[in-house]
Amino acid sequence: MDELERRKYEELARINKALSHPARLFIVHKLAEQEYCVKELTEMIGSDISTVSKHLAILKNAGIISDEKRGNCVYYTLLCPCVLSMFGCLTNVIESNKEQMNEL
Amino acid sequence: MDELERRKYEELARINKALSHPARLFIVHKLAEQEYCVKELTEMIGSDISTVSKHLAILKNAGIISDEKRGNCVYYTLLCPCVLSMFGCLTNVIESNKEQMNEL
DNA sequence: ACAGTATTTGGCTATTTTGCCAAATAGGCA
DNA sequence: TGCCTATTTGGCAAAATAGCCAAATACTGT
Repeated sequence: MDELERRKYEELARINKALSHPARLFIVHKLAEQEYCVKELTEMIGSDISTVSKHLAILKNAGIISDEKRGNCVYYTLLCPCVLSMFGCLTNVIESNKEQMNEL
Repeated sequence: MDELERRKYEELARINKALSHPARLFIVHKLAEQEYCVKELTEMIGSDISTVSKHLAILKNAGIISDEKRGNCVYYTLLCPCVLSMFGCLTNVIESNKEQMNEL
C-alpha cells in the first residue's frame, strides 16, 4: 500500500467513522425525511443537548450534513442521500448474520 | 426513540464500526477481488501480523468476512459484496467535500 | 439593556480502540 | 518427536471517543 492509497483509505475511514455511532445513524435516518433543529433531534434521542450538538458537528465535519441558522434555531439537512443505501447494506449484513445463527 | 429502535441503531452502528478503520476498509476492498490469507494481507498493509489478525477478527465478528483454514494458512473471504456499494457512497461524500472546498 | 431560548464550546472522567510485543496454539513435514 | 511457518491470544500503554455539566455565545422579543 503506497502513501497515496494509504491516505485514500484514511479518508474513507474518517467519513465512515462519523457514521458508526447509533445516535449519528439515527440522525442521518431522520434527516433523510426532513430537516430538524438540534432541540428536536435532542428530544428524539434523549441525551444531553451538548452531546447531540457534538454528534451533529461530527457529521457536518465529515460533509454528510449541513446546517442553516434561521431565527433562533439551527436546522440540519442531509447532504448525501446515498448514505441511505448504506443502511440497506448494513441491514443486509445483520439479516445474513441472523440466518447463519439459525443454521446452527 | 423506543427500546426496539435504539437496539436497531446500535446494531447498525456495531457493523459500521467494523468498517471504520483504514486497514479494515483496505482488507474489504482487497477481499472483494479474491481471497487472501493473513500473511498476504499483512505484507500489503505493513503492520504487525497480530494487528492484522485482530482487524480480521473484528470484520469476521461483524459477519462481513468469513475464514477457512486450508493447510498452514487461514484464508479470508468477503461475505457481503454489497459492502462495496458503501465505498461508492463514501467516495461520493469525499468528492462533494472537495468540490465545496474549491467553491470557497 | 434585559430576560429567555437555542446552540456551541471547554473541561473533565470513563470507556473503547489501537498497535505493538511476547507467548500460546495449530498444522506441516522431516 | 522436534522444527518451522502461520495465526491467534493476552497484556499493556497510548490515543481516540463519548457524554455529562457548566459556561460562553447568539439571537428574539420586551
